Amino acid sequence: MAASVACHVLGRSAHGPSRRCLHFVPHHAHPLLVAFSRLCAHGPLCHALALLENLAAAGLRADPVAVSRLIKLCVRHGTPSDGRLIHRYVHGGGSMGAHFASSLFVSNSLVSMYAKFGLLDDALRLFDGMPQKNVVSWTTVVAALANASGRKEEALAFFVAMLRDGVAPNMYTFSSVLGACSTPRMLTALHGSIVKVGLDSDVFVRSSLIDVYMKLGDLDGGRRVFDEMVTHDLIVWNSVIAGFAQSGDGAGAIELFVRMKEAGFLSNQGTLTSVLRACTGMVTLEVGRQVHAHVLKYDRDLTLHNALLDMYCKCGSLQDADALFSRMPQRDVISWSTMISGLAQNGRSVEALKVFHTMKSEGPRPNHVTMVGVLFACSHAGLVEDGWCYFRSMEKLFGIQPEREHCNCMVDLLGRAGKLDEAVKFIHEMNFQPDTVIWRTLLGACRMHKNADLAAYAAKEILKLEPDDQGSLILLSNTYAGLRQWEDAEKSWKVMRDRGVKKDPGRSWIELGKQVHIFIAGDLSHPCSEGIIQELRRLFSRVRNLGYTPQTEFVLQDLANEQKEDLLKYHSEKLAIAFGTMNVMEGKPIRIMKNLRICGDCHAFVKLVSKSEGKVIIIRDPVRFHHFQDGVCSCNDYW
DNA sequence: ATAGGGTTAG
Repeated sequence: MAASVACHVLGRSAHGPSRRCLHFVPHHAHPLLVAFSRLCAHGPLCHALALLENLAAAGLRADPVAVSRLIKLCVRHGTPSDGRLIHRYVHGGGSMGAHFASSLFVSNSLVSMYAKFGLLDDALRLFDGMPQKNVVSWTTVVAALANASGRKEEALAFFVAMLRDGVAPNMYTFSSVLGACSTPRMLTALHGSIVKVGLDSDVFVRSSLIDVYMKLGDLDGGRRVFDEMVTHDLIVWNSVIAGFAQSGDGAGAIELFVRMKEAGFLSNQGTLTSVLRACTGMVTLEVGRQVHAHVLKYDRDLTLHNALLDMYCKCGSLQDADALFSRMPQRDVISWSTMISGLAQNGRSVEALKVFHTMKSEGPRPNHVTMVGVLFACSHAGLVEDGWCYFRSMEKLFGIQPEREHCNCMVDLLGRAGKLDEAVKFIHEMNFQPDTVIWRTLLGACRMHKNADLAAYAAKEILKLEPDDQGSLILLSNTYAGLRQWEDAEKSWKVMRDRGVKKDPGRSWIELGKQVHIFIAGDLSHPCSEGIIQELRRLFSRVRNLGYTPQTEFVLQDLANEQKEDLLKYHSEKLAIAFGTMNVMEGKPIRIMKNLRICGDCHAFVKLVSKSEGKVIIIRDPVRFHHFQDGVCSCNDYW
């Protein structure tokens, strides 16, 4: 009966001469074995499994290579139960079990299969019981642990155990273990060993090296490995572009993208996703739109579409984001979360919460990131009660335990709303040890509501944890300056100077054509500076007619009023706006990105410019957006 | 039989 299945598969007579149709099956093999090998290679899986049972019954030993293929077939089909079945057959005792138990091929395949199904404990149990292990066995386990979340330490431990066992790592091992590398020191050591054993020319090893250098923040290191390579392939290009995009160097990423195309490589989904992320970081909407044209080819790639969606949100173009979101063929939790925080960051909190309600009824189950977006929406719209409600119910409704991020949102929510005492109470009662992020949030709220005592307390807590933190010293002196307590403000500046901490200058940038123009506070070195100063003068006289007076409280130092006005006049966003009103086409919004949060004086100025010039102005700071139109800002003066 | 790249918050 089984023999006739075999003959059917082979398409020849049961007793005819066997041919060498499959190279790994000896030509004198039993027809059942030949048939089995063929089924393992081409499927269908269920026939191969049925035949495996017959082989066991007939006492025949299948080729380990064929069994490995069969295991791979299970992985492709996504059926771990079939994999377990095979495991039981080949290790289950009997003559066949005894035969396969000693086959490294089969055991390694099984370990790999369990790992691919995420059944790491099964994989490790099998691995531990193996009488012999080779590089492949070790590498499989190291790779599995390096890819699993939170098990990187174990991956490294296995790597060390492997070396102690006298097994030499190969390029597969190194590219796997690099994924578990978490400190620059460790990376230096690994890179050293790789060079020593001469594996540094392997593209896989190199792309892993690039990736780790970049992820650890060493852009130059990654770039160096990249530049030393003789041959690049698409994935190596993608690694280095992604590295730049992820570490915030959007311009570097796009520059590399251009070089990649010059080198004759065609981009794929991965490349485009990183390029979009670079556009997101730089707020280059026009470049992003061009990328959108290429995205159309990949209408089934959700990751890519999510990156596109985020780009539109972060470039402040909510119409595009909305349109894309409603047209997307599929939406996952990331798409919904992106849309919710995108709306919230653009000052459209009510719509953000509406999307969240739609998501609850017809979308995927919200996760912790979704809830950060929801709480963010509440805090930036002053919806204290709603915020409490979502915070208290998230565990019961969605099984999401409040994490640090959510607590931080709550402190922000209470602090912004002026409930500073409640915010402090919340910090002391939450389930986490307060960290600098939380204290900094409180400090920001103190600055907003001019509470110097509490600000000093928060700043002290931050400096306990991070003695050289410049941000909190600046915030603290800002708070004192806002209260005109110049002595105290000066004192915290002195602390900064003594510690050698320098304030990051304010920077704003704007995209014009294919160029990004950068403006630095007080710096008039832009080639168009003369024109910009003239334009600023014109804008100032226009907004003065609408009631603008310089709000010198936003200048930190204790100077004469005129000097303060001079400092305010050349804040980077004012320079960028003058450049924008001069150059941005009629009917198009002026989009500006900046590295620091916008000050109150600039905010008032821009509101009036939007009115006097009849222009939509969109400014993105590191946290949120301000859409200025007709004298009003989307944040309702609440940021 | 084992290995490399891409999306959401702060």
